[in-house]
Amino acid sequence: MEESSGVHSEENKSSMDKDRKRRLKTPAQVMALEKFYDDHKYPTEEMKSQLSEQIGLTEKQISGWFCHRRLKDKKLFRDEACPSGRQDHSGAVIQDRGSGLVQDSCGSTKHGDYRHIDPREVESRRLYRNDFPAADLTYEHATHYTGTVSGTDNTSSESSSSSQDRLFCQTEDPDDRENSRYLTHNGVIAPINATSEKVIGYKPSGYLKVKGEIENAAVTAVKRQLGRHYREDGPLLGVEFQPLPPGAFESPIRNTIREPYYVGNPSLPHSPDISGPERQPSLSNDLYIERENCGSMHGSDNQDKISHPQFKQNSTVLNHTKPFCKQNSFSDLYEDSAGETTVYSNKRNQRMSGKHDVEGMRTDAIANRHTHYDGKIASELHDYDNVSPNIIHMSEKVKLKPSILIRKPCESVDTDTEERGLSMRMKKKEKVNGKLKGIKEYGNQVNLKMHPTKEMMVAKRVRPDLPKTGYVKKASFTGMPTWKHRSKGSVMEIPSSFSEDETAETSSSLE
DNA sequence: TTGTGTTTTATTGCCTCC
DNA sequence: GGAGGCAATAAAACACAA
Repeated sequence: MEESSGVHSEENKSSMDKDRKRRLKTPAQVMALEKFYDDHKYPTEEMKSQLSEQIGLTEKQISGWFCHRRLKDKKLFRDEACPSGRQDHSGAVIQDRGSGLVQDSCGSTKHGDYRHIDPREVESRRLYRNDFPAADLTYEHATHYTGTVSGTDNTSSESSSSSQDRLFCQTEDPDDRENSRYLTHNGVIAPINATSEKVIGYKPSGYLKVKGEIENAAVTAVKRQLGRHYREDGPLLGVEFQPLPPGAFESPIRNTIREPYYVGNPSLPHSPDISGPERQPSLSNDLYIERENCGSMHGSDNQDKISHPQFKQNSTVLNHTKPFCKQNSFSDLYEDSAGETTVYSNKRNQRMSGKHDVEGMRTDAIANRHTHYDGKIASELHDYDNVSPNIIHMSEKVKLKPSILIRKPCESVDTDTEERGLSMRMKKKEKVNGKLKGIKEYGNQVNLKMHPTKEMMVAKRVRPDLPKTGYVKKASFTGMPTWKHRSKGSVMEIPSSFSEDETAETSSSLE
């Protein structure tokens, strides 16, 4: 039994055909698939092909997996959203896209009326998003949760996963954002501020609204961003206010807008504002933590980025290619794999990884995230030891991508026909924008900043009693196959056999 | 250890679109 | 007609309780 999980992957490709027996995909494979799925619900033929190469599965398997994955999402959404359709998460999901569409009759038909999300929109976002300057993209990370701040309903199906990932790796310097701008798909340059996300349509997914802590973080982030446009003495740049009458305000009002500044200020570990919910360190906190961790883990490298915007421009990608503050390289990640209880070390763990690395991860991605960074990164990282280093190479872009992801309830499929049609169109679109854009970009993207959630390992199977929320499901899997080279047919960085025991071997190879 | 329930994977059939 | 996708189904793998 043991071998089935860890070893089967080796023969996955080779023996899969001859051996009809069902074989579980390795956690690494699953993560890669999930990650890819986050950005491409409907991968093109080429994508599948490359992906199959990457993870050592057949295209058929890939297709099947994606198919089932979509069904899974759909089913989950149906189960959750249909009953009442009023649950927090479901409701959020429903309005997630802000398309103004309401949830249809719950559970109606196979056409997934759950939402009216236009896959094209989603895909297109990804597409044009890919074109965004990295810096811009990075900015997005911080703005994902700002939807609530702006007071607008988030309608974007921003996947919690993606956003979470982004949150994770917010090593970008806030200063960057100052100059960063969003390029809309129309080519319009949207100023970076709270409204920018509107332009792009990226808003925190609905469920985020329920995440008070996150909101808090989002608020902080927005403030920080907005703060860029504020002068030291208050008014927005370019806006002159008449001087207040003397004593107009007895007690000095703290300019919350400027707080963000403080947040970014290395000198201050925590903005007073962000100290909110303990459980959910604010975004800013994350930044700090990350910074701290990065600093401790990787020297001043990260700090440099943070403190020096100029670096950001050049290293935007790098920033993201260094999940977890550069991640310490995969070797580090896998370092402990041998000694630690790896996923493959025991059946249960394996299962866990299979499930929780992927899904469990989602469950508490946000909640747990903070703890991950909280000085436990190193220890927690090896939870992913089963992940192929290749995969771990997490492409930053992925994170940056607008993960449309929230497919869960929010993104589930529209109508079959519609979706299909859209799918086709999406494909075309992708081709237009650069065929393998998505997949190629993944090449750079494997970021293992996946939430090394220990909880995942600890987490048990999701029980019915546990709220299975769509958004939960959508947690991100950061593990992604690495398409080292973005050029088509480029040599993958992935070891010849991804399916091989990803743990020790691959890790060592990386080193 | 066994039984039960859940999840995941594989297969098949049908439908839609080009 | 072929390709791609969805849904249904079966079966394996696994988790958990008794």
